[in-house]
Amino acid sequence: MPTNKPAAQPAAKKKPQVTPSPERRRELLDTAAEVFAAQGYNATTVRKIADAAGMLAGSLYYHFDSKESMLDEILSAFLTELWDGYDAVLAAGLGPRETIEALVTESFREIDRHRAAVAIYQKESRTLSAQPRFHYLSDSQVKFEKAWLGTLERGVAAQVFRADLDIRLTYRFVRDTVWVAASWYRPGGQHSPDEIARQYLSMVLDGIALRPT
Amino acid sequence: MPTNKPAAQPAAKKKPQVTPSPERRRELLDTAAEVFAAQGYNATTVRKIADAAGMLAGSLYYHFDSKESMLDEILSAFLTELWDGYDAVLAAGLGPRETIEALVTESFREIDRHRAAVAIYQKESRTLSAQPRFHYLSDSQVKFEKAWLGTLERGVAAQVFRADLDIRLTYRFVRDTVWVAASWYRPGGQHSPDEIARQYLSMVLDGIALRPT
DNA sequence: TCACTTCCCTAACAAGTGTTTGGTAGGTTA
DNA sequence: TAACCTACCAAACACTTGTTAGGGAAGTGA
Repeated sequence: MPTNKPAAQPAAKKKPQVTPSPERRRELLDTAAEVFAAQGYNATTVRKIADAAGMLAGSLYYHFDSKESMLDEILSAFLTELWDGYDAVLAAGLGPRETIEALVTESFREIDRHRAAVAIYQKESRTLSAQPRFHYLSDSQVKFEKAWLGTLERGVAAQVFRADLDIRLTYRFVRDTVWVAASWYRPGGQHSPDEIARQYLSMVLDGIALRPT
Repeated sequence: MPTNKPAAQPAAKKKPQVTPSPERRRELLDTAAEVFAAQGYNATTVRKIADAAGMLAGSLYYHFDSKESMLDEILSAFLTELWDGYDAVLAAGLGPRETIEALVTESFREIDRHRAAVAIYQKESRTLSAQPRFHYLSDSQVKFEKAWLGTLERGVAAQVFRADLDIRLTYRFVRDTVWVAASWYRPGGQHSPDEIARQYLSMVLDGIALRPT
């Protein structure tokens, strides 16, 4: 991080006297997210983002106060929407199997809508969550694990899921199978998010081996 | 890439008149791989690598001629070993199901031995393979897909695997479930690579849902 | 017309980047 | 002893990085 930060004047937090339009911000964040996802956060220079947006590097700072802020907004906006969906599912009082099905389906829908943000999250969250500013990533991950692991345990107790598997391994298995899809998924492909979810669930729940009838 | 490269003198490729020991190179590559895996290639400075190795940045250039060369050696060494294992499996003439089982088991063993290299590969291969120098990553990926997809198709034809699934989706499913494990796997954990492979195979082949007997 | 706001540009900055060059301590060989 | 080699250090280099300061063009409202 170059340039010396201005020592944080006491009662004068840096509040620029300008008011960028939220719509333009969203536009810029979307292109920034694409570049971040494609090249990786660290390999992405603000000049590349500016290029993709058709402007010069310095101009970005009219809308955002740092490159890190852009990343922050991208990730937190995504997580907020994600949890809106998840919380709705978890509050619906479904059985374990139905909850898993709903969570997986919801996840693929989020991948469809926030492909770039998901890809960034996957690549960078582990290193970012060490930073205090991105601690909410850890919080989210804990909540995430609680929701999925809890559902799996409920399922084992209800004899809906197999009891002979390491539950933690199962959790990671299900979680990863879903979210890595963001690395190859392209919206507008031949499968809709719901169709992908259906097939994934079929594989995860019943396996890919042919059952002797 | 800073500094102007010396214009590539015609008959004088840069061949230093020194002979670093291969053992020391391996040591340094191992620590470099750890740092790359932990921080990401781009976020890793040569000074960080040197720190981890207990020396100064410039000293690395006695052993390697660039940061990129280190990455190159790490990845190509890993892929060479990986394909040694895979080729042996593929040449064994096993049935489709047994081939998949052997490939998955072999993969987890590779993850156990080359955890850092696998993590780097996962994070960076997509962007790297665009560079001519790392084209072998694409080649490997093509060969990889051919081996796995071919085995799955054989299995469907032999009525060992389900025919009602999109085979391409299945391929990505199996591939991803295996390799993302590198992101959380730590050697010396409570499960051996073979045990993890066993449970993973059980999930992938038979599913996590409890079957009514 | 003037004042004001929004949005971008120009031009620079200081720190950090990968890399090179020349030197040197310590060991081995003759 | 001298010559040589290995493995590192010290110090710089050219360039890139995120960021800032000042300015200006175009539009809006009075």
